[in-house]
Order: sequence, then structure tokens, then C-alpha cells
Amino acid sequence: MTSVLLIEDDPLVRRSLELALSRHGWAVAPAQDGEEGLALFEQKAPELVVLDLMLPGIDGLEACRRLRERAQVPIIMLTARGEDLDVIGGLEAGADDYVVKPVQPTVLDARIRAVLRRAVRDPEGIRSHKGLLIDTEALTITLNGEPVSLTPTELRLLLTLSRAPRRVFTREQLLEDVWEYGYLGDSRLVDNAVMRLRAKLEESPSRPEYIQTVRGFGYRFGPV
Amino acid sequence: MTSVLLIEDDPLVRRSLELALSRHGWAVAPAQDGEEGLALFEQKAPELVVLDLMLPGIDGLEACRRLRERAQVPIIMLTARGEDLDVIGGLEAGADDYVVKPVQPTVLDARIRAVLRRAVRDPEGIRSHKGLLIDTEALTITLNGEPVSLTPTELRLLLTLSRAPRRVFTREQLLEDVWEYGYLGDSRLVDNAVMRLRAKLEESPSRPEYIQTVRGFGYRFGPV
DNA sequence: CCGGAATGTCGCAGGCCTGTCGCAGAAGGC
DNA sequence: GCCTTCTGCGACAGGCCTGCGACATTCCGG
Repeated sequence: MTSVLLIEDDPLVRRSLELALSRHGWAVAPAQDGEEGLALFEQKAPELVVLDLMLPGIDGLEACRRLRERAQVPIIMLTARGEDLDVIGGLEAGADDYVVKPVQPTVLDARIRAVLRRAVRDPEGIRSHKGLLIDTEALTITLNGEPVSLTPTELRLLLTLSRAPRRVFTREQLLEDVWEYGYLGDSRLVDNAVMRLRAKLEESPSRPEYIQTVRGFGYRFGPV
Repeated sequence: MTSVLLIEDDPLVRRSLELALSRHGWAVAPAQDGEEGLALFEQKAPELVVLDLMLPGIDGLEACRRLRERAQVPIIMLTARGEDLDVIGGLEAGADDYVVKPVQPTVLDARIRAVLRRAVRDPEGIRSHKGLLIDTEALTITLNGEPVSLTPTELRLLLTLSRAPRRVFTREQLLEDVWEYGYLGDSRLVDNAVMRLRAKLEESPSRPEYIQTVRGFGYRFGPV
């Protein structure tokens, strides 16, 4: 059974979420503040943490950061309606998902599943192909031992492609994933971005080692 | 049960990963340094090796190289956060995957599965018939181990036909599926495309193995 | 065996797809 | 506010498809 650490100070909310989540099949470890949460984390080694943003003592952000230092555990942040979203957005503590309270147990359950699925399918860490190392945590790229500096777009493009090596992405998929929000522009954008990325990665862009063109379909990262 | 060789010097980490991995269904052989690891490799012939980068004596890179000399076994390298990526990349020891410590057992389990899947070429999204392999994700075609390069139309045609092996597709159906946008042209187009595809796949196009003509009806992919 | 219909084969020219470049506006750092 | 960098966009060129027509070949019924 998958174990979930729930850190929430309000006893009522904590108890009700605990009950609801265990009914959904999770082994819930409840904690009432950051300190207890961190201690329980050590003890139980849960697969996921649900974390209230506003906590007495060590607050949610701080707890999140400390958890992150320690392990790559996925974190879902609970925020009260109206809590400053800017703060949340700016924090580099980096939760995997945010849920606004009050939250329906069914919804939380779905989010937990989603986050876990993402974490397993798309694990943080280092992806590699030939001389190319992609650290998806530090967001650094190394080519044959030399660090490579990429622009944001180039980086997002490379991350997207390398998430599923060998799989072909159409220009439309890439526009959606890399440029986000159903970008309406010319799909020639993608060609351009690929060209710029190749210029930095490939020794001879006409014989690309990392990013292949699949004529009539799109692009692919990885071995042929 | 698939056997995994775990080479890790820290007793705590080794023990906990060993437990976790065996809970996930792997037969774990633990070793505490490179020498023991290499010896155990001979003895157990594991399907995969999880290898710490920093080891006393023979270090991870050296161990990786020696394992590689000896066998094609897939290797997952464990690296501590912040260990110099340049070092890893510069020495092309060539692990199949890199995982940053501390690592969640679930994640490591997922990576092991991923690497094994890649290594065994698990037929996920792969259609095959006789010597012909069709990877519907990477959009690569392999004929008796040799990659075949197809044009977009040829590829779409083959994908469509192979989606339903043995089923007969009429020229009209193919025009709709492969050429899309309710193409109005000559249905001889299909004959042409089939011919070109056969030229690349069939040894003797007059006695086709993969794409059969059904006189008066259309074409069919697969065994007769 | 014969004729017609269906299918196989070939060559070619127009056109589509992609690679590449330059530029100007936008965004961001100092 | 200035300067650098990035990015969206248009344009152009070249190479590879592809659609088409013409002809050869095969198949089938009579």
C-alpha cells in the first residue's frame, strides 16, 4: 500500500482528510506541524507528501524545502483560498502540485494519483544519450564533459523531446508542450528552434546525432 | 525473477535499497565495493547492475568499464547530488541511466524497469511480421535487422495496413486514411504507393511477403 | 486461345517539406 | 535607460516526394 504523509495543523481537516484518503486506499501518516512532519518522514519514508502551506513553527514552504533537500519525494501543497499566489509562484521550493482548500477528497485522491504517475513516468534525474547529459533537476546540459548553455526555449524543447527518447513528436505536440497554451503560430517556429538547438548540440547538424527529423511527421530525440 | 546486482559501499543505503528492491520483486545481490561487485557479477550473472559512482578501491567508473568489457549488461549509475557531471560525461564510461541520490525506491524501480525494457526491446508499440519490425512510436522500420527508410506516404500506408493485419483495405479506404482530406484523385495512386513500398520491403515484389494484392478489392498486410 | 479489365512498372516535372539566414521587436539584466 | 540576448517571422533555396500519364504485364471469363 502506498504511503502518504499528511501535514496539516487544523485537527478537523487533518482527521477528515486522513479518513477519506485511507478509504481511497492510501496508508496515511498524519502530522500536525512541520517538525512532526519531518520526523515522520524519516520514519515512514512515504511515497508522497501532502503539505499545508500555513503551519505553526516551520511553515509549509520551509518544510517543503527541507523535504526536497532530503529526497525527491513528490509534494502536493494545500493552500487556503486567497493565500498569496505570488508567493507560491515565486517559491523555488517547488511543490509538484497545488490544491486549494477546501478540497474534496475525491479531487485530492485524483491529484495524488496524477502526481505519482508523473513522478514514476517522468522521474527527475539525469537523462543521457551519447555524450549528452541532461540533468532535469539542476537543468544543466553537458556535452562531452563541456557545459552547454541553452536558452529557455531550447531547454524546454530538449527536455520535452528527451522525456520520451525515440518517440516522434509532431510539430503540433511540440508547440503545445514547449510553447504551451495552444500556441497558434506558424509551425515553422519548431523548425527554427530545432535548428538553433542543433547548432549547439550537433557536430554536423546535417547529420544530427541527437535530434532527428522524421520527414512528414516531426522530430525525435535519441538513437535511431 | 530478475536478478539485480547492487554495488554500494554505504551499508545503510545498500541495505535499504536491497530491501526496497526485493519488495519490488527483484532478486538483489548486494556488494560493498567494486571488487566484490565484479566477482559477484561472474557468479550471479545478473540482468542489470546498479552501481554507485563513488566506491572504495575500484571506483564506479572503472567498475562500469570493466563490466562493459565483459558483457552487455545494462548499468544504472548512482550519483550523489552535486557530483561533478563533467567528470561523468567526460569519461565515457557509458552507463545506461543515471540516478541522483538520495533516490526513492519507487523511482529506482521505475528506472530499472525502463532500462530493462529498453535493453530487451520490449515490444511496446511494436508490430512485427516475419523480419519486419514497425515501431509505431519512434516511427522506425526494421527489416531483418536493417533499418529501412520510408517516405511519409509509404510510412502512413504501412502504418494503416499494419494496424489491422490480414484485413483487406479497399483503395478508397486507403485514399481516405493515408491521403486524408477526401482525396479525389485517381485510385491508381494507391497502386503506385504500394509498388514503391514493396520495392523497399519485398525481396521479390512479384511474390510479396508483406503486402498482398486482393484482386478486385484492394490490399492486405500480413500472412495469407 | 482471346479480349478486356485490373494491376505492375517506369520516368518526369512540379511542388511540398525542411534547412538556413537575417531582421526587428520583445524581454531581461545591469 | 541602455545594451545584450532571445524569439518570432518571413523569405529563399535545395532536395526529395509524389502525382500523373503511359506502357507492360498478369489475371480471368468466355
